Amino acid sequence: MLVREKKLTTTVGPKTSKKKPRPRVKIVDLAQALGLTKGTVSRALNGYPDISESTRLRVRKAAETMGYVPFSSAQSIRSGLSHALGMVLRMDSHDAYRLFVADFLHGISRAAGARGWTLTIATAVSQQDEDQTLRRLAGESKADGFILPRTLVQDHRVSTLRDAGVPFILYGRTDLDAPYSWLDVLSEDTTADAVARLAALGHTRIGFVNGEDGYMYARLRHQGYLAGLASAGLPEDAGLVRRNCVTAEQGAEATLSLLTQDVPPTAIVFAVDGAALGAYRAARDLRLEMGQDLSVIGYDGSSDGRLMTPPLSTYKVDLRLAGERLADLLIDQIGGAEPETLHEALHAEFQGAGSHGAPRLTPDELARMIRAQHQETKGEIDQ
Amino acid sequence: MLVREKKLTTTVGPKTSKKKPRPRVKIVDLAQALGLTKGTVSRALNGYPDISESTRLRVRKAAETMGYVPFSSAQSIRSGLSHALGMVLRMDSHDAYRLFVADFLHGISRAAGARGWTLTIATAVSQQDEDQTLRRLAGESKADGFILPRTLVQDHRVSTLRDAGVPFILYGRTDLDAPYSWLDVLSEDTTADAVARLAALGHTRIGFVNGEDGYMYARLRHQGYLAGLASAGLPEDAGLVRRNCVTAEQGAEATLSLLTQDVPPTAIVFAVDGAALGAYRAARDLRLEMGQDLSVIGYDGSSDGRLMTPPLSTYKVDLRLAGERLADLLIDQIGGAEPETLHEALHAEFQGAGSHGAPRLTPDELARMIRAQHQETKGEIDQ
DNA sequence: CTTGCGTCCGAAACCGGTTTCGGCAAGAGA
DNA sequence: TCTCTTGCCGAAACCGGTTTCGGACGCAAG
Repeated sequence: MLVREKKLTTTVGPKTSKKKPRPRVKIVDLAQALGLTKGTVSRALNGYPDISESTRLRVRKAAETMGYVPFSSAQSIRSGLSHALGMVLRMDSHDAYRLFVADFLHGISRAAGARGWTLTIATAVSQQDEDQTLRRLAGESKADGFILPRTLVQDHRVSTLRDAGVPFILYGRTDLDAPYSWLDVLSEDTTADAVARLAALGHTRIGFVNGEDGYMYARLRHQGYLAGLASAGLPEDAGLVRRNCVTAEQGAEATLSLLTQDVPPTAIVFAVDGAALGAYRAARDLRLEMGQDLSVIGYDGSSDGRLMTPPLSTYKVDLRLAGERLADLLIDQIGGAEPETLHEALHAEFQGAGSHGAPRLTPDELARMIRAQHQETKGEIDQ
Repeated sequence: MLVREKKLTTTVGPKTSKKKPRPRVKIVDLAQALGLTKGTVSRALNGYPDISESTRLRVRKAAETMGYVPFSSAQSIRSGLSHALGMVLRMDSHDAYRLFVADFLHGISRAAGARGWTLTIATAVSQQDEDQTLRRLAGESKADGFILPRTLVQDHRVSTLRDAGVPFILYGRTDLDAPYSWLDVLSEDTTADAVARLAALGHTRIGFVNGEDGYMYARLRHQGYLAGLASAGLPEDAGLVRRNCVTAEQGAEATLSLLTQDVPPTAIVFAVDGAALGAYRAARDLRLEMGQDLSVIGYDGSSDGRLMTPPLSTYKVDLRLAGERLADLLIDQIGGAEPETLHEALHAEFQGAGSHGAPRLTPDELARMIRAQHQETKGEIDQ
């Protein structure tokens, strides 16, 4: 963007005499110091077989002492690779990232760094913004591939990147015929397991509070819930299911709505820990003792659950491991591995705590207790 | 790292016939299509004055329709700039980043993106790790400058980058004679303001629970606390100060320790919201009503404080704005601006809530109340 | 009809690496 | 002793851009 000044000034002295630009040592400097050509030095450094072991050593040592580090942009120009992974974080949607981001980033960063890659991140506040950002980063080759978190059933990012011919890997699965690479926690198994645990404790009416529609995980966890009911021999009941709950407020509302039915559930499985935290407030409002009168199991391993009394029973996901594997798989894919071979499943680990247990009351008894309480406070329960 | 195969195979056919590599349109393609040379096209695109307006328009339009995007690595090779900002996140130390990271990253990313820059992040788990990572990123020119969050009084990163001649900007201040660029929230003013507010409400014994020693903010907030006492005409009392509290557990312990003194404070100022949350637990244990028997004011605007009952009075920092300004200032600095001119102060905004108010009891009355409670439960208070 | 001066663009060097090609010299085989 | 390898390295092209240099052309002044 610099503009030539009508070429009337014969350039005076050295271009810029700013700070201490500390001129980086280049490959020619190294070559000159060694009495070799830069081509030879390059081959020596990159392990070509047509370089004698002795000179290879000489070059390596000189590079070390002179502090030579290849300029990655210059390398990129031939390989076409920037050796950077990309990720766009959505800042609209609920506060998922506050907890999500740190460990996950850590995993990606470690794995990428170990292989000489970096992580470029950007943020977006809408779907359009997100697509634009992806396109920009991909178009300018700021990143050679992308990690796509929080997958939707129909995920626009997939077609965007597929059309652009840019490698990507999903954290989560999506609804797509064509092969694609992904890594996911099998949360449908987790949800089914939660139902099984509760059923084994004697619960017969088990509710389910799901996350946001549109996300693939919501569909899968719902399937898991149904599968869990089926294998426990319990009937399905649409009245026991609530959707679109991710915040504590939404979770509290859903819990109240479930519990103030004629025959309320004695246990509730939550798809998202953030919503499960709301169950505590609802239980308090209804004068129910958590873990006794009402059992709750969450999912996500959010650290907040441990601070509650009683602590939240949940399933913990190793986000750092997930990040590491995602980075590794994506780099493999950029290196030429077939996307169809690159999927991997992780499992969440159950962390039993005090928020669930054997039912102290039958659903009917629970209903009576709640109705009594309800009368007393002239409750202002919505829906 | 590819190894030549003893040069006996005469290369067969096109190199790689992998996927659909979608050959990127280069500047020569554009030039050829226009009947110009690539030099001319480059100058036209970059606003050189020796290009006629008509051809400049032709080139722009053709670039648009053909989807030409300059390959940033190729540009970097001349300018020496990668147009990336860097930041290393420390994953050890307490969970500060879980809340810290999202908005902050958002601000940086937006500001950088608006100027065509990207953000490269990495993580580290120790000081040594952090220095190595900084050096690696700087050495390979993966980033042209760095944002350094969580500044220490004596910050090793400063000397590391200064020695390497790499631009950087601190989020926070540090103890350094030489000029450097920084952006900070004047939290000493904030802390003084908190003391003033409490004093104005009638509190005469005001405690202070500080964050971790070594961080610059801890020193500054302590100074602010003392300044606040001074202008309120209250005496200093070392017994009213606790240090190294950032978690809820540490905050609870410090609160207990402050309150079980002979003449306890009726109000406590916390340097970190995370620790302030612990005051709720301590108050509950001592059967004190928060905001009435005990006043608490925090700092940081952590969203968790709003969920407490009563909500935590605190000061909110606009992390997104901080991130934006940091990115802007750093890019300016990389562009040649003098670091000494690049500092900027932000202010935290008071968010009054229910956790503080006029004192209901005098310190002596409070002490009696606590002692009574203490007897009753045969308390197990540490320190 | 020169000369002079802008305007506008082509040609070529350049940035810092990587990769191909070919040649020299030493050692092996005949 | 004369080839034929083979090992090892220099020379040069190349990657996709940016920037410098100078020349062709048009137009106005002398």
